[in-house]
Amino acid sequence: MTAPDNPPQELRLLIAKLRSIAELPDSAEQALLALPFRLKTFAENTDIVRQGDRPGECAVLVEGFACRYKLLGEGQRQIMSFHIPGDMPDLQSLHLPVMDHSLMALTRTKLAFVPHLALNEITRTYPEITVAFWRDTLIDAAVFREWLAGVGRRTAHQRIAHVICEVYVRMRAMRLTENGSFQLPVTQAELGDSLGLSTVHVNRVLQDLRRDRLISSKGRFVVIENWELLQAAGDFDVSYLHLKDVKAA
Amino acid sequence: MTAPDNPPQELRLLIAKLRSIAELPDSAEQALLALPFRLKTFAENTDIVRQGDRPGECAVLVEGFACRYKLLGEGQRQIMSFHIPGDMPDLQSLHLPVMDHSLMALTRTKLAFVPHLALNEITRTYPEITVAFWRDTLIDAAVFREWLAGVGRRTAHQRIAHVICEVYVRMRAMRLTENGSFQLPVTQAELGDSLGLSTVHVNRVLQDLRRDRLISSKGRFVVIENWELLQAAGDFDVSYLHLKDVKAA
DNA sequence: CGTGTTATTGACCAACATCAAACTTAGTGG
DNA sequence: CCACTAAGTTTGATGTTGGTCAATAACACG
Repeated sequence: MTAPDNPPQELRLLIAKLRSIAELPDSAEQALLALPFRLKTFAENTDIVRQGDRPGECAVLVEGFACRYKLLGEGQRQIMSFHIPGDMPDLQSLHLPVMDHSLMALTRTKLAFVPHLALNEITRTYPEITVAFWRDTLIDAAVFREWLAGVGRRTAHQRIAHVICEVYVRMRAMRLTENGSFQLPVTQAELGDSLGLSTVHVNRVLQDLRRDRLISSKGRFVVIENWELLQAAGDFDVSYLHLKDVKAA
Repeated sequence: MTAPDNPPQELRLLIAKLRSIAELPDSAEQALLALPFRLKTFAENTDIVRQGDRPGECAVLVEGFACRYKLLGEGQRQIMSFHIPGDMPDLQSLHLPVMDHSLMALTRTKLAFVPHLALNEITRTYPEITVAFWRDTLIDAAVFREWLAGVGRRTAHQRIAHVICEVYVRMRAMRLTENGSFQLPVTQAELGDSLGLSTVHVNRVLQDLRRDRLISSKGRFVVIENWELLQAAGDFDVSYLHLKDVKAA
């Protein structure tokens, strides 16, 4: 457990994230920085929390990429969300004790674990923080809704374009993009599992998107070549992300 | 705006609902019953709140069925959830001011609208109520996740069996079932829009389920003929509903 | 009883899945 | 620095679930 005398950089990320979705007075910021946490690193492709677990702390993603997923009856997998630095991917465990899905590292990943106790305490003292956290979980739900709409009603091309737009916008809000290019360390199999598609089909659609100059990609880097067209192709409308300042960057 | 001197039956439903998912001390119950609200009735197939709206109150469903849905680019519709009496289908508007989807009455519907002001006030005073509300929105998200998994990875048969199981269990928790039979006032087109299927296919799958004696249905009534098999057919596991007492009824 | 909505049926079709193999790339250890 | 390996990507051939279109039958309601 850290006694944060010198500035804990790790939690500044959390503050940046919360600031991107809610108002936070300075007093709340101080309280957040004083939160106890312990850092932990996970290798690529390892579970951080598992379906059925009853975690006693919430994770703040500090470095790397993660995803939440469910395993279904026939050994199939559905990825429910991708997570980037600043996210608290299992914040819901604060009031939903039993995990109904798993959280996994997509790359080597660093996380700061904050005890539920401390989080409950801070929400009791700072209503603004409660609202910010609550709002974060509500946006989570909004993203699930959007994905549901995509998987339910959009074509493979739309879904893939859409998810690229989403990750791009979220990364940009955290200043993790460089004029149109960003890391997307997700295999085509993982993309498929997130969109309800087969690897083969994901591959073919990605080729189309590259051929049509909507994106280009070298390895895990994606470059948005034509933002307008990509948004149109993905039927993408940012508003479901409920960002405070969409224009940022 | 009602001055609730005599017992407002309408809000007792809300209490029953919250009790099914969280602990509520008696003091909190009193406070909930004192909440101001105004009753409103909606005809079948009319919007209650629309995408883009900024509602100033949250609705408690008192009578009837409702659903949340999104309209997508090409005029397609994705239904995101079904709602039964006791639900607060737009509770998220308390902290997500702009609606990213619409709420619609599936049948003639009665709703109690509680001002955000009063809700914010009550959550400031009663932390247990905050937790109960928050938890309700978290369960909402859990249901979206489950639907996402279904639409992404389950077959048409599984999806349809699954959604029947879900509505059944939720209605049972609210004592709205009679040994295995309950109302499901949803057209096959609506079922399709909730599961990412065409009307025609929904129809054929329903016939299979009836032929195999998993369910039977007369009009808007569904009877569970074989609960074990239906659950198996739908790959259904209640835990994602996070009910306090699953065995109830 | 008529009229509009909902359910059902049949014929045909397309998007996407599956299977299997080959090719690339990124790491790893010698 | 290079061979070796495993993971990931790409390609081709073929199959199937579930979509579309269009017509008919059942209802529900005034």
